[in-house]
Amino acid sequence: MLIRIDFKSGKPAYLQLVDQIRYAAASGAVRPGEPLPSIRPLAEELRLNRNTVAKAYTELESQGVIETIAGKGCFLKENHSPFTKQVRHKLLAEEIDKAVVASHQLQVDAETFLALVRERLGFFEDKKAKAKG
Amino acid sequence: MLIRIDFKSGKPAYLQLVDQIRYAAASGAVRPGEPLPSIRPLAEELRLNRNTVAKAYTELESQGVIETIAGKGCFLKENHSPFTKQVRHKLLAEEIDKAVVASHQLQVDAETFLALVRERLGFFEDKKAKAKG
DNA sequence: AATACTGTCATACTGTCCTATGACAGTAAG
DNA sequence: CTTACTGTCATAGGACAGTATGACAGTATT
Repeated sequence: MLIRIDFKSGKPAYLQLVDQIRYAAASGAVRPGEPLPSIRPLAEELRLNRNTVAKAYTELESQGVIETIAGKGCFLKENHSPFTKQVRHKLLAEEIDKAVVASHQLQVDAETFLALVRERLGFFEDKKAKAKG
Repeated sequence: MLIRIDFKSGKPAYLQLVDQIRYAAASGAVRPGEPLPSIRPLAEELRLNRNTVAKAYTELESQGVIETIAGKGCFLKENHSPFTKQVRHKLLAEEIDKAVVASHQLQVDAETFLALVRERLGFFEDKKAKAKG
């Protein structure tokens, strides 16, 4: 799992970490049950404070992405969203709407948009398959 | 154009405004060249400070969504993104990736995801068509 | 038990965000 | 020119976000 923090991006370091770990989980770079880098070494590697990394992990735990066991470490959780299918679809639709609104402003027509979505889906599927093999 | 500010959402009022106006633009509720509600009346209606609304408008102008003429008002801009097609696609891909990552955590498979995307695209197209007619 | 790891919490400092007030400037109509 | 509307800017205060330090607690190995 390769992580890069961009200090001049303006985006908080701990949120960059959260995003990148979610991304890693979605692309199979980390698999359920596997341990994540422990807080102190990761903080040192990224030149972050321990508590900045800890904050990212806390956030990930509250999102249900990881499980943390004091004294042992943090582990990627099995993917079990606590929501009903209906709620999950609603949450996802909101995320999709953001992209649709963006496509309007970026003058990308519906067909091209759909093609792009397929491409990105394929990209992630590919990564997952490679991580597995 | 119906706007609702949720004061307990935690999300800053001015950003809620930005999102909703972008949404309105994408769904055809406001059309290029049309004036937006002027700052003071809108602020009063939404129980916001004038400058909170002004900040939203400033943000929208910097995003290229609206054009503001001091003394006259704010108007929805014709949609001309300043970026090359390649850059626009890259920006959009980033937005799409967020949704793809979300779909992974929400346990929505690729096929269902695509169906949802089509549905949301259709929803916006529909609104645009109705606003036109 | 001692050591060396793990994560956790309380606290504090710093900077930025968000919002609000008041004064200002451009435009249009009477 | 006056009035009444537009948006703009400077400023300020309160809250919160982001990060940092030090002390603490659980787990595993020796």
